[in-house]
This record gives sequence, structure tokens and C-alpha cells, in this order.
Amino acid sequence: MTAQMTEEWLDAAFAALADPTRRAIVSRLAHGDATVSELAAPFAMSLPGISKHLKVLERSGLISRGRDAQFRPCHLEVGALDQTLDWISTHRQIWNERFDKLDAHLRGLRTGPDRRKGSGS
Amino acid sequence: MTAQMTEEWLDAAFAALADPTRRAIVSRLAHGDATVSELAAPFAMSLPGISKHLKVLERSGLISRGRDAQFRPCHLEVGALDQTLDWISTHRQIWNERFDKLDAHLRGLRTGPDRRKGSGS
DNA sequence: CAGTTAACTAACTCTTAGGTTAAATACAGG
DNA sequence: CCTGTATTTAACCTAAGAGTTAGTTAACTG
Repeated sequence: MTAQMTEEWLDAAFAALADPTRRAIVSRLAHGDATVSELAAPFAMSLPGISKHLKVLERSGLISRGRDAQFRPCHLEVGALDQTLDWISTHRQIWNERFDKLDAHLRGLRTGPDRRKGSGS
Repeated sequence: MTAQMTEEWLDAAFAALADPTRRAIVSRLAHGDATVSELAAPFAMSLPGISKHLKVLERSGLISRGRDAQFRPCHLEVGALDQTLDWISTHRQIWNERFDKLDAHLRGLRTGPDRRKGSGS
């Protein structure tokens, strides 16, 4: 629950989303839960390959897996998706605010009195 | 400009954001442009290390670099941030819509008539 | 219990990524 | 033109990631 933990979690979440196969899996799971075989079907990849991807997604918290006989239904965890969303939109926002604040300044300083610093701290 | 290209771009963007150093750099750049040395200062890492991270960020489109004498001011590209935002929020939305649609269904089918398929395709 | 289906683990290969140090480039100023 | 400052390139190392095949566990089905 610390900031540190969030940082580590973001590592895992963004890394998980960096792979096209995993994004496709997330994409598919957004439409509803599915078993491993169902998820594997669209890909030219071995089952263990998919299994590994699912493990990555699970460790990142983006999906969870239940148990139903020999099937392991996969479930999208939207909350995790939201947290990655939060990180990005927060930083987008910071940018907007900064831009807004400096707007007046920039109008007068276009020629560049000191070109290598925006603000000290 | 194709969906394919977007896919590849997302690979790069999410991978770029998967590293804590690079996220910190993005974070810092959200407050304003900065030079390489300025960006490197907070980290216990060699300059070339930072330089590599910046190259990753640049290739992903998340930042751009200008030129000012021997300084290379780095600039956050908010548009790129927005595109990653779009991917995530789109899929979050898909999930919500699905959930909404199936709401009525689920009310009646709680006992589970066929537990391993949500919908074929 | 034998057989089949679903999924996972293990062990291995190959490639890429993150980091280092040392040397090179680009520019500013005396 | 030589020196200092800012940054990149090159060469190298180690570790992690994505993929494979082969074998294993678990559960249903006859």
C-alpha cells in the first residue's frame, strides 16, 4: 500500500501490457471470462506459451484465475487496469496544469532568457 | 497508421513505461522540459544509462529531444501518453458495457448452466 | 481403472534489455 | 586551437523474457 509498492506494481502492470499477445488476451477477456484453451485458440503459439503469458498477467494483477473442474477460467481485473490508467492520467494532468500556470510567463519570454531550465524544483 | 502500427507502437510505449527510472523521467518531464544531466541527477546511475533510457522513451514517442548548444532538452509528448490512456480506457469500457449488457442475463442464470463459456465469438 | 482433456512445470535456447566503463563527438569560451 | 562541459557511441556483461518440447498433475468419462 506504500508508494514503493505501487511503483513495483506499475512495473509489472506496464510490462504485462507491453506484449501484444498479452494485450490481445486482455482485449479478449474484456468481452468476458475465458479458459486457457479458448484464449490460446487465436494464437499460433503453444499452450505453455500462453500459460506463461497468463502467469505474467496474473502476477501483475491484471487477471485472476478461478477453478472449475479441469478448466481455469480467466477473469479480467478491471481495477488493475484502472490503476495504470490513473498513473498515466495523473501525469497528463500535471503536464496540463504546468502548461496552464506558465502560460502567462511564456507569453513574455518567448525569446528564451535561459534555455536550459524550466524550473528549479 | 494501421491497427498493426498502433499495436507495435503500444508495445514500445508500454515497455517504456514499465521501467521505474523511465517513469520517473516522464514524471519529472511532466513538470517541464529538462536536459539530460538534470534528468540524470536524481538517479544513482551513469549518464550513458540515462541516455539509453531517454532513447527508449524517444523511440516510443513519449518524449522528443530538441537541441540547444550542447544541451539536449527533453520534452514530454503528452499525445503519446494519451494514446496509451486510450487503449486502457477503451478496454475498461468494453468490460463495463459487457457487464451492463449481461446484467439481466446473469440475474436469472446465477446457478451456472454452462460454466466454461461466456460467448463464442 | 484406463483413457482423454485441460492445464501446468521443467529444462533448454535465443534474443533483448538494463547496466557498466572508456572513448568519441559537439559545442562554448578563453 | 585547446580546454571544459554535455551527451552519445561502442563494447561488453548479466539477467530476464519469450518461445519451444517433453513430461506431469488433475479431473472428468467410459
